[in-house]
Order: sequence, then structure tokens, then C-alpha cells
Amino acid sequence: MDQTQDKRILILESALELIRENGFHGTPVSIVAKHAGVAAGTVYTYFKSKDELIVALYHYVKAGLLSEISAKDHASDPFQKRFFALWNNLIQVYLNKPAFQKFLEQFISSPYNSPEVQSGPDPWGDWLFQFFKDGVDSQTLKPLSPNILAVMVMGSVISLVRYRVYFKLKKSFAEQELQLIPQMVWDGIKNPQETNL
Amino acid sequence: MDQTQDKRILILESALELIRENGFHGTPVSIVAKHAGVAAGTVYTYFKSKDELIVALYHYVKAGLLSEISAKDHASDPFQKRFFALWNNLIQVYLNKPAFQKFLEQFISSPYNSPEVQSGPDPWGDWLFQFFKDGVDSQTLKPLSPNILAVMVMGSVISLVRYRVYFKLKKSFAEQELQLIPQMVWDGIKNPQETNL
DNA sequence: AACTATTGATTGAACGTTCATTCAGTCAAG
DNA sequence: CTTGACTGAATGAACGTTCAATCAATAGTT
Repeated sequence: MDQTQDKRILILESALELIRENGFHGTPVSIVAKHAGVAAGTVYTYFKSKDELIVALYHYVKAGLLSEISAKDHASDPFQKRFFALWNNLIQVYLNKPAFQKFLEQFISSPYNSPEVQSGPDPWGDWLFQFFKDGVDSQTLKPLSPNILAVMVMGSVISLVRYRVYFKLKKSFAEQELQLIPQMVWDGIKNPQETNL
Repeated sequence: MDQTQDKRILILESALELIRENGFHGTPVSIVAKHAGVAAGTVYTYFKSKDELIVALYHYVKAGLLSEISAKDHASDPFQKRFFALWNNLIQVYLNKPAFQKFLEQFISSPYNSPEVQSGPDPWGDWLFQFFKDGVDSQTLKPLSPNILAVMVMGSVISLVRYRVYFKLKKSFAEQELQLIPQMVWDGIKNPQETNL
């Protein structure tokens, strides 16, 4: 709404950027504040503590992910098309906003990801569940729990992105070969009944 | 060798355990020392700094992973058998030693994982590469870069373990359904020429 | 219009704590 | 006696958080 909300977002974005580069430990509140153009004390008008800022950031990032991805999904398309679109959109989002991916990775495996956080609402997880449920219900995917399918697919996406982001330096392979990965994943999860469509 | 080496290992194991629970930020050197039964200063006889201790721990964990996994692999078995054995062994190791997985996740996405660390030697990565190269060479797997296949497979393993470790609380599915995941992965990477063996 | 009062956000210096690291002194083995 | 590991109190820097003081905007009064 007003500038008050702007400032909150400004602080979140600054924290996101700085944590991506320097980790939780390496980003003091004072620097986040300076980067956002406010005084250190101001951060505490919007967040009760550094911990709470970081948890808020987690929800902020997940909400961003959901809005970016769901906006580009067309539920009326055939599921196979939706799947490849989802894959490409995920790769795009993660590569365009490396901070999203780096922050999420850091957060998920950190002590900030407490049981309370984990058991809170998770619109992004719910959306993913529904997505794969659509695939199962339409008999395009193997008749498995949508959770399992989501695990499979997200695991491959994250792992691929991680590989490109962290290990780019070392081993490299042709960009075009990367295009084959979603096809492999698809081969793994598609319903064999429907193979010769 | 002597007690000197024992003490080094003791410090590494203590750090591993504590970092798993409390993260890098939450594990002061003094506590690591106490947990290992030595004085704070002693840590600095074995490691130049906390940073160096953490990097050493990274190599220690990867070496442990390599030795556990490679010992249980039989290069003379048919590749499909080797694949499912690898899968199960990875799951077992990660579930038996959650500290391995949690530490690796934290480390990889942290600023400790500097370019220097990334460009150093990586026996575990090399072993994985060779493993999948065997599959490609024997025409059991699709004719792709072993790196890509490794990414696919490790991504699914890590994602599955992460799911079980972090999200156990929330959504759960039948244990037996989990057994279907390696089959899906296998369906994705196997060479279709060989389908009807 | 001019002026004052009130409210609530904002500032940043100061506080107290925590922590990595050091080092002078102790100890044990050869 | 010598050597080198070991100890743990001491050091100093860094950081999260607080709060008295300032500022800006709006409302109220004449």
C-alpha cells in the first residue's frame, strides 16, 4: 500500500540479495539496513528479530515462486504440454533469480527451518500437489501419489540448477544436452498405457 | 595413526554432529571442543581456523560417502543391478547418517563452498562419473553424458531424502510407494533399445 | 491561514553478549 | 632437560537489539 509496505519489501529484497551472496551468518542486520537505505533500528519496526526477518523472507520467496509459476500455467492445455512448460518455467525462474534458489537451499537445510515453519501453510507445495494430481487424474501420469511425483520432478530441477550454478566452473556439457533431462523425467513418470499417443 | 589423528577425527565428528543440529552459525568452536573433550585452543593445533575446519569436514564427509558406497558396489554385476544397489545404498547411508546429508546440503549452498573448494579434487564426483560411464558404455543407459545422468539420479535421491527428513511431519505416503521412485528414475535413464530384456 | 499538538515512524549511537582466536603457562613423554 | 601438545582464561572485534531523541505528517484551534 503506502510507503510502509514498500519499506518492508525493500528490506526483504535487500536481505535476499545479501544472504544469497554472504549467507545468513555473513549478513548483519546493520548491512541489510544500509543496503535498504534505512537505519538499523527501522528493521525492527517491521520484524521482531533477525530470525523473524529470515522466516518472513522464506515465505516471501515461496510466494514469489508460486505467483510466477502459476501465472504461466494453463490448466486447459494437455498435461504433457503443461509439464514441459512447468519444467522450463522453473529453470527460467531459478536462473533469472538465482537468489531465489540459493536462499531456499540455504534456508531449507538450516535450523531456521524449524518444525513450526514446516507445519505452517504452504501454498506453493499445495499448488504443486494439485498440478501433479491433475496429471494422475487424467491418467497421463502413473497412478501414484502426487507427492511422490512432485518429489521426483522438483528434485531433478533443483539438482540441475544447482549443478549449473555451483559447478559451472568444472565440468561442462553441451547446453542442448540439458534439454534431454525433462524428457528423461517425463519418460519416468508418464503412464505407460498412454505411450503411443 | 597415533592419538594425534584420533583427536583430529574426534573434533571433526563433534563438529559434524553439532553443525547438523545447530548450523554453522550455531556451533561455536568452544562447544565443538567441549564436545570432543578438548580445550578450545586445541582445535587450533589441528585446524588453522573455524573456516578451515569446516572445509576439512566437507572433504571428510565426501570421503566417507565414497568409501561406504564404493565398497558395496560390484563392478562385475549387470548394470541394472548395480543401479538399484547404488540407489538403496545411498538412501541407507543418508538415513543412517543424517549428519552426512544435512551437513552436505548446508555446506554446498553456503559461502564456504568457494570457487577454490569447488575446483579442488573430487574423488566422489569422479567415482560417480565412472559409475554412469559404465552404464553408457555397456549400452544399458541412454547414450548421454555421464554427468547428466549423475545429476538426474543424485537429484532424485537427495530430494527424496530431504523430503523424508524435513517434511516427514506433514505429508506422508506409504513406505512401499517410495520403492517405486528408483524404478521411475530407471525408466527415465535406461536405453530404450534394451527395454524387453 | 497560521500556529500548535499529537502521533508514530525513523534514526543511529550505545549496550551487552557472543564468539573466534591467542598465548603464557602447564604437563607428559622420551 | 627438552620438546611439543594441551589448557583455558583473556582479548578484542562483531553483532543483535534497544531507546532517547528527532522528524514528518496530520489534525485541531484560533
